[in-house]
Amino acid sequence: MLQIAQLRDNKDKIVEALIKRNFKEAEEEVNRVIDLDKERRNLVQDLENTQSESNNLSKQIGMLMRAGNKDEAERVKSQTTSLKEKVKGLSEKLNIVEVDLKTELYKIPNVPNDDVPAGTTETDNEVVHEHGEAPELPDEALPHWELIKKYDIIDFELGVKITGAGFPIYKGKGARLQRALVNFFLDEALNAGYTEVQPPIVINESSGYGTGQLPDKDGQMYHVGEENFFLIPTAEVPITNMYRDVILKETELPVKNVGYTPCFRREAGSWGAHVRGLNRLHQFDKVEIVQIDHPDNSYNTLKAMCKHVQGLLEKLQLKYRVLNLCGGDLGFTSAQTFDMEVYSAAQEKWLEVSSVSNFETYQANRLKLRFENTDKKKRLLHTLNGSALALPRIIAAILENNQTKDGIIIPEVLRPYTGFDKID
RNA sequence: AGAGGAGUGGCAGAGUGGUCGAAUGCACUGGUCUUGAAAACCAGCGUACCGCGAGGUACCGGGGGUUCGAAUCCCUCCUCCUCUGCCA
Repeated sequence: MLQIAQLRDNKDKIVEALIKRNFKEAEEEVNRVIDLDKERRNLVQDLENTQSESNNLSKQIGMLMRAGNKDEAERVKSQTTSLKEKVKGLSEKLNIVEVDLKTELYKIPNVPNDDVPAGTTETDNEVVHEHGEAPELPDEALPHWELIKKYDIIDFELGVKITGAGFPIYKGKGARLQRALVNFFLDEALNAGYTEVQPPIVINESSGYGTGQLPDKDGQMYHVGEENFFLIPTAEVPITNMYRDVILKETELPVKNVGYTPCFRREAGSWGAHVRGLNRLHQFDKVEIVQIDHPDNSYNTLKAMCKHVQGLLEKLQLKYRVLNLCGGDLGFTSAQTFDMEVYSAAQEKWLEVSSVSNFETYQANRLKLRFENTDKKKRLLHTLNGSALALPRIIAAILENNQTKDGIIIPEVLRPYTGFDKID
């Protein structure tokens, strides 16, 4: 959620930046917010003046009662009725305006950073870095959805029986490979100074609003009707919400947390041939890194988080590239996002395995996440997060890129974690 | 899940219809005293919103209600504690 004061002060600049991310109604939407805010402030003034008047009369009544002057008290009482009605009317109006204002404000996405390239679709994303060589595959190289059957390590059909499409069952070395990767990713994050947390994987409504999944993405989350909970689409939600309504000391920055959780996404409407096998699932595992940092330092942090993710890919010896997402491809709440894509030799395409973003104050404003500097001034913090990493596509890439006639070779760094060096 | 009790400022804890944004203690900040520290003493010490400002308004777990007036009364939800039941 953008700050209204910002919208008031830098309207033109913000509108211009929003257009870069293809938000066509930027100007009218911003104007609507500014108008509603003005209306709101007028109502607040009016209401508070009336309340003040009414409070004064009530105090008088109290004093008259104590003095035993009942008749005079009754007389003053009669004056309050009209004020009471006025207060009621004004606060009802104010309520409506405040709800409208919030609704409109929720419709405005975050303002992209200056370095975000213009563009409308993923083809406009800017490749900022590329690393590694594509592997040479044997002649009968298979895509991962064939390999998992061949070696019986991930079973989609069985998952259908238990739950439905997109909920695979990992078996034997498949399960162990996944567990090994999770542990490897967590250990790498610990070495980089992150604190490990295990958050709940169901969240309440307030948390959904806090990080911006609600109200615009509620169709993408699984809903637990009985309790009005949601299954998390990413660990970002519970981990960032730990800091909802929190005021940190400047000396506590940066806050660095890492968590491994399953993630659940309904992916309504995005099923199809291009998302075969492990490329898109309803439930998948992910290790997520989350940082909260000083506004002056958050872009250094963003860079460092990207470097961390790149380091993981390099250790796994996967060919990858880094994209600076263009305005049109940027997530709703993000100010700048770098995507890491791994090259899948068998599918001959790039698979997104990580998305590292700086949300600046957009989430912090909803979360009321602030810090207090030495002169006791409170300011909103910047929040950042990134996958480090999402498991299924990494597994897909490892299976495909490391396949040989004699089986799938496990990357060296993983062998202490898997306890085996080959899937055959 | 059932029965009972409780939720007040950073913490502890008073307050059961008006002068309560809220006693008191601790903690914290500044000052006096001291070579320095401690102690003692004095002063300050919540958040948000509106306003150029003076100032105003709201907030005593959340929401709603009664009343001229609510921390205080009523309804509802949440959380915690005790007992009973159930269960990884």
